[in-house]
Amino acid sequence: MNHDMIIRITRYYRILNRLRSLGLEKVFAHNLADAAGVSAAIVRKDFSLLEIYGQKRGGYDILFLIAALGKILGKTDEPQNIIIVGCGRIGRALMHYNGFEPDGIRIIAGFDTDPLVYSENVHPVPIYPMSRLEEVVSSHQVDVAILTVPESATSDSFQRLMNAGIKGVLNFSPITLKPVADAEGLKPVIHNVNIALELEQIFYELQFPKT
Amino acid sequence: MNHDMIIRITRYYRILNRLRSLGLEKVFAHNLADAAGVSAAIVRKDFSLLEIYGQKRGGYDILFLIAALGKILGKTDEPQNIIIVGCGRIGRALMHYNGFEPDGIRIIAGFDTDPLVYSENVHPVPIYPMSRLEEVVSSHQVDVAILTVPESATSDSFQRLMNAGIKGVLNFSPITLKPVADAEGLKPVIHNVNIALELEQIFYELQFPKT
DNA sequence: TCGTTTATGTGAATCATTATACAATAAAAA
DNA sequence: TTTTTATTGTATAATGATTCACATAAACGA
Ligand SMILES: NC(=O)c1ccc[n+]([C@@H]2O[C@H](COP(=O)([O-])OP(=O)(O)OC[C@H]3O[C@@H](n4cnc5c(N)ncnc54)[C@H](O)[C@@H]3O)[C@@H](O)[C@H]2O)c1
Ligand SMILES: NC(=O)c1ccc[n+]([C@@H]2O[C@H](COP(=O)([O-])OP(=O)(O)OC[C@H]3O[C@@H](n4cnc5c(N)ncnc54)[C@H](O)[C@@H]3O)[C@@H](O)[C@H]2O)c1
Repeated sequence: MNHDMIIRITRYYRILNRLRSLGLEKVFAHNLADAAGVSAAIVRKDFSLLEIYGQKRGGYDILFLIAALGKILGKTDEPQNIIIVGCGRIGRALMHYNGFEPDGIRIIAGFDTDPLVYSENVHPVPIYPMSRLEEVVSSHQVDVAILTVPESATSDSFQRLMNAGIKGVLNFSPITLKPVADAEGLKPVIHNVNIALELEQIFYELQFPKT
Repeated sequence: MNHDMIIRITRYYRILNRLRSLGLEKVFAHNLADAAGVSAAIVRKDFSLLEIYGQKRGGYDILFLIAALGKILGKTDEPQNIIIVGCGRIGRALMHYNGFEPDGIRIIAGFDTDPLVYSENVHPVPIYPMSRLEEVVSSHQVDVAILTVPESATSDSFQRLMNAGIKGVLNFSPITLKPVADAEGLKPVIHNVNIALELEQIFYELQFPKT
């Protein structure tokens, strides 16, 4: 399964949950396609490759699809624990965001180097000094961290996360982090969110519209 | 030029600016490739397609490349004005971010429906009530808006932006906005940033590593 | 009951992207 | 000066993704 396909699958999964909550039971390939912004052919192809089958003329059963896709996406009943490293403006906005819970993602702690930040007690989750990183990561079985430290601290913090046993990072700094294989040849999974880059792409596309 | 290529070009552009500020004058395809996380062949292919040429065995002239790519990316001396609609936690974090200026992007105003938010006077840029949207957009020639309103307000706010003449939107809500052609057949450029989706993809990739 | 309609499932065709391979060329070394 | 080396530029091959097209099956309607 390729990267684009994973994105589509996660999209389908969300859309299906929405459709279910609206009380629907069946969905056609072209409905899903419209909602996900892809072609109906590719929806059918995706499901075909995943060996998920519908009923001829009847479409696909939503509950069945949700179960099948959930399994593929590794959805469990237990939420996934994550941490936030760098509790500045962006980090704290993420901490207060309540849109992760429905997706089974739970922020269990923040980390910061600034005592003014980590000694405050008014956060939705505790903020610890960086010295407690390893302890919290291992005791709560945290695999994934959101990295929202200043640009200058990005590489060091990333290294620190790797050493603490973190396996996946969502990086908000404009420094593009790249996965480097560890001693056992395992590469961390890194996604870089670069907001300025997104804006630049929009400007580009406005200036040179396709067709 | 396709979408992936635009992303690469914006990457090259940033990297080149960094290299220049380090005092370098020449760069080889494989240096850029390493920094951008792509293969050297694709760097050469990209430049070849863009009709940007280097010196055999001498690599590419950094200043020349920056000029050429800047032109392609529509870089001007004037910064691009943008606005932020929905000045909550995320919106305000973006307002305070000073990493846009170096990229020629300037946030000129925020908009919100909540009088408690727009009457405060402590922001880096003014926050106006939504009623002043059209006026500010047209008087400052704003083409692009960042949309950071709650999920429930997303579609309405988006429509409002379209009516006000906004042509590009960076949307942070989990509702995926889709471009719909206007009366003249022009489609807005929309980029959706979905943080929960990014996290889900990381979990997926951790569970099913490639190769 | 028997055509008609509607949607799935998938092999083949098309299209797009990336990698390979190497000739061309300029710099450096001998 | 000649040879070696390093790097570009691109033609071609390989790979991968998407769309097309249609056989297939189920539901519907007459
Ligand atoms: N704010 C935005 O809108 C925005 C937009 C795009 C990118 N970013 C990027 O996101 C990152 C965070 O931005 P921000 O605006 O929240 O910055 P911020 O300065 O508000 O917050 C950074 C936080 O990290 C902490 N910190 C510093 N060094 C640390 C270290 N070594 N380990 C742990 N914590 C450390 C600081 O104490 C601070 O609390 C930056 O890299 C920035 O470039 C931010
Ligand atoms: N905070 C996060 O970490 C995070 C993460 C992912 C996605 N998001 C999404 O980003 C968006 C903003 O999140 P947030 O945490 O900043 O929310 P928030 O509630 O802090 O801020 C929303 C702001 O929008 C204003 N608003 C409401 N309706 C409006 C309207 N019709 N027009 C203009 N302004 C309006 C509110 O007054 C408020 O100031 C949401 O859609 C959220 O789902 C946020």
